[in-house]
Amino acid sequence: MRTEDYARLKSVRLFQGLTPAQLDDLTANATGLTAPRGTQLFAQGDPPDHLHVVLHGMVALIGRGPRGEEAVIEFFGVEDVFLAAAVILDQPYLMAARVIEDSRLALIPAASVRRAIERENGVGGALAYELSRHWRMAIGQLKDLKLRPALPRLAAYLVELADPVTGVARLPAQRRLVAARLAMSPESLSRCFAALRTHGVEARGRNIRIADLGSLRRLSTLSAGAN
Amino acid sequence: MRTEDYARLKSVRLFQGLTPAQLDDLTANATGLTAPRGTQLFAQGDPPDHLHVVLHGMVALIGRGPRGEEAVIEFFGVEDVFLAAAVILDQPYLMAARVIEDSRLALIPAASVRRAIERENGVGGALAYELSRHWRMAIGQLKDLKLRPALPRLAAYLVELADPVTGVARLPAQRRLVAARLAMSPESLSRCFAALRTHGVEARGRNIRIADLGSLRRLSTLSAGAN
DNA sequence: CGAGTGATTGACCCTTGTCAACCATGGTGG
DNA sequence: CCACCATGGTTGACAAGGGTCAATCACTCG
Repeated sequence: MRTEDYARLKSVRLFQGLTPAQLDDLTANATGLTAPRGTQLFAQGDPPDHLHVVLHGMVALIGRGPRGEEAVIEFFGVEDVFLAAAVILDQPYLMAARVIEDSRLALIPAASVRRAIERENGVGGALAYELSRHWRMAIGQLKDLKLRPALPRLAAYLVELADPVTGVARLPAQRRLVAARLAMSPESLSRCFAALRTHGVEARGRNIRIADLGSLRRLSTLSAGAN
Repeated sequence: MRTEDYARLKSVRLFQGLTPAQLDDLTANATGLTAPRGTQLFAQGDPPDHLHVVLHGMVALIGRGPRGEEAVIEFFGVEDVFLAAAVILDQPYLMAARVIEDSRLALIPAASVRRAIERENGVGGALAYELSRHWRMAIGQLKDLKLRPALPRLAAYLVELADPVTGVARLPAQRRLVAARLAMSPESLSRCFAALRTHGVEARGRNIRIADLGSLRRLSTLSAGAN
């Protein structure tokens, strides 16, 4: 790990509440990893050796179906910690992690994490906070999948992503992967974007400009058949 | 709270690692609640006043869409703790809780939980474990939704539910709600059960008997169009 | 025995996926 | 400098999984 890596680590939310000594203890055996786009950090089913922290770049968590089909569960970017659950429980990863932009990561040995939970007061609580946020992330997505058809789902996603004042958003990955994250085919995503054009959504590549966030929000509450 | 309530609480997994003193501290201000089927414990958007523990009965967590449509996220039964995340973060519930069988619950004041995380060593860690399990629950469901069509989804659900040796399962709720949990219409669920009959799944009401778990597992890995 | 609740079945249609062809963009090398 | 190709995105035609609506059936409870 380099010194700038430590600087990044310090501003990770999970570590905010910890004392410098605790943070040092936790990261003493951490290693830095520079991974080019396309790297698979681990596969679904692997035992969790490390807790991963994104210092720079972007990672996609990908669930794999019984015959290899891929579903993007979520993207994680700078200062995100991912798959703490597998590390804490010491159980196989439920999904794979793929680097989708050249990235730099910190790998904290699983044993350090588990030891810290037991010995260091405060680490457990901090993890509980982080996991709470992640749980709510997953619940939000479950509700989206169960309650919203494709177009409202994209609309809601864009509203979340967009800067609330400028209405500018940037997709966290190429469209193919965003489509997988939203549980639709790339073709459907394309058609949804086309439909949004008439509602003031200008999309060029990964850059989106939303003219009227309110109208998009309204679209996101639409049910099927109510065009 | 009655004495038998305390007995139940002691065997809740979340509390296993705690010392008797810690458990007492946490549950000192807990109240017992007997709730008949149909009770709404709280609504989506409510601020979380209590951490809920199911002592007896069954509760469904229900996400509500913008126009009132309901999606069952999960069922929670005896000795389950639910929606710790909202309590920990002190943020509005993302879903409502409805009692679907006459139940008895323990309500632990949110303040007690948050205080215990900060003051009592071990509570944070215990919650981190519990939340890790819940996170994985949600991820499993996300993968199911994104990767499996309706029939394989039901098959996988039954495999999970069933006793691995006898092949007997019991649905945690009436079919209408199970359908919502599986993100399909009651009609579709019915048709899926009909399709499973030819594969040795005998379903009468909420009671299921699976002749060949292996063949069901195979069905659960099926993709669309491969009947 | 009716009334009410929940499950099933059938007919139909809509959303979305699939397959295929086409288009745009950018980097490479002749 | 431009033809060439690779990659990623778009568009169209079509099919199918699953939803909706409505009628029917089964069961329980007064």
